[in-house]
Amino acid sequence: MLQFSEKTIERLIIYRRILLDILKSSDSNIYSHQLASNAGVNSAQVRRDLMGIGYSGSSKNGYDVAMLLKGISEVIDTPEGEGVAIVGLGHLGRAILDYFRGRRQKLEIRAAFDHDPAKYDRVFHGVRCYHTDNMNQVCRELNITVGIIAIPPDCAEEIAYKLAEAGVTGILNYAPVKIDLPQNIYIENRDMIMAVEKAAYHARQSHERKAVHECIS
Amino acid sequence: MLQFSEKTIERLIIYRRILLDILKSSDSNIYSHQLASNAGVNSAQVRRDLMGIGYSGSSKNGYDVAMLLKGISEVIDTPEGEGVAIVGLGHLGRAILDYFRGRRQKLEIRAAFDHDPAKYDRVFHGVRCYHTDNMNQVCRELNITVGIIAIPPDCAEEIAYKLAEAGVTGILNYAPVKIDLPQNIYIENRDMIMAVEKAAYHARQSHERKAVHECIS
DNA sequence: TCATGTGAAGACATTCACAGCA
DNA sequence: TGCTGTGAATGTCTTCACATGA
Repeated sequence: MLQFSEKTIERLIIYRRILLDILKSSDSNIYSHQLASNAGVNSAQVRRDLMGIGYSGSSKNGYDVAMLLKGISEVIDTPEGEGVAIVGLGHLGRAILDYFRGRRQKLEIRAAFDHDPAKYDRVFHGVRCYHTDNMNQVCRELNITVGIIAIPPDCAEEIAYKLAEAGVTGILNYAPVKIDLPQNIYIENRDMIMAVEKAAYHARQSHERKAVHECIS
Repeated sequence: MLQFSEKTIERLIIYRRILLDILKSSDSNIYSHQLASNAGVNSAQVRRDLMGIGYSGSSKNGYDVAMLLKGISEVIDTPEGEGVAIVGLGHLGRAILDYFRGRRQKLEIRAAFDHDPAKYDRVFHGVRCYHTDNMNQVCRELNITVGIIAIPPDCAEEIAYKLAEAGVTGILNYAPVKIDLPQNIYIENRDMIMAVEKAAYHARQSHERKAVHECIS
């Protein structure tokens, strides 16, 4: 099993999206520098990333878009597809459901969980919502390996443990609280408040840069 | 103006959150290794990050929590505070509004924008929603420098340009589409679908690792 | 003795620059 | 000529390890 770095995986995902667009619209071949400028990276970076997936282009025509897509998908996707569950059908959970609808074939939201009686045992956007207590059983039955935590911070950690017990090995945590899990389980904390704080820091930097420029000129 | 790397800023934000918790609950001093284990990093990393903000601890008592908070906040915050706007009051926009309520003093959501007549000219969670066409005027009046894009991908880019025109210099884009802006404006693309794809990749890796282990043992 | 501050080493990631090929 | 694939150089981030000080 080949190992790709975090950054490389992110870029492969970006490349794939670009290639899917290109496949629909226009050419069947692409050069590293075209892909690079679409993705906002250096062309050597692209070539190095693609080297890793073991598909070679030609110096005449660059890369074959369809073959490249196939190569990237072999790295990123599982042939059988993977099941995803959303925990929490508040605004955030439903937003993710909305964004996701029909966008990826190999990745399917198969269940939602909530403990609100107004939510569970109902179907939202074609996805059935179950009571949180049934997580273990449902996740195993539907073969769910990816969990998205979209609940308030107070019980996020507990839910993460439950997901892990239910066989989930990749978790996305949107609650503004850091969660640690055994190293064999991947968790990405996507703290929305931190993101705003970071953007605010950079916004300020830009303003100060602008002020300095105006001072000089 | 000191420059901090992206990663350092992220960690400073994490440290601050941890320190705020500690300030409330217990001790008034903290050692680098304590802060490190809370943040999930190496203690040398913590000391190096704190070196940068120009506040020194003592080898006897480590760092003074309150002073450290002050030091970090001087780097991250603007004294006057910054204004934030959310574009799009669908599920995602409201989720962010919910998560944010009263969490940060120096960062205030001052406006929302939407073009749905059911949304604009109303108040949500204490935040007034305006028509998207008034963005320029409203942002300038309320001194908004940070924008959050929480709309479907099709018009995300257009909105980003409008925000930039309205004087916003830090943007968070939650739509699953990459947006490029002039380099003086900071934009972070927080693509929710890519995040799931990444988690799915890692979930699969964990499963395969587990399978290998079981095979060996 | 134990923690800080930091030079130096190490690990990783990106980019340059060019050989080789069509 | 203009591309790919890649060694080597550069740049960035993290960690080690130790002098210094209370």
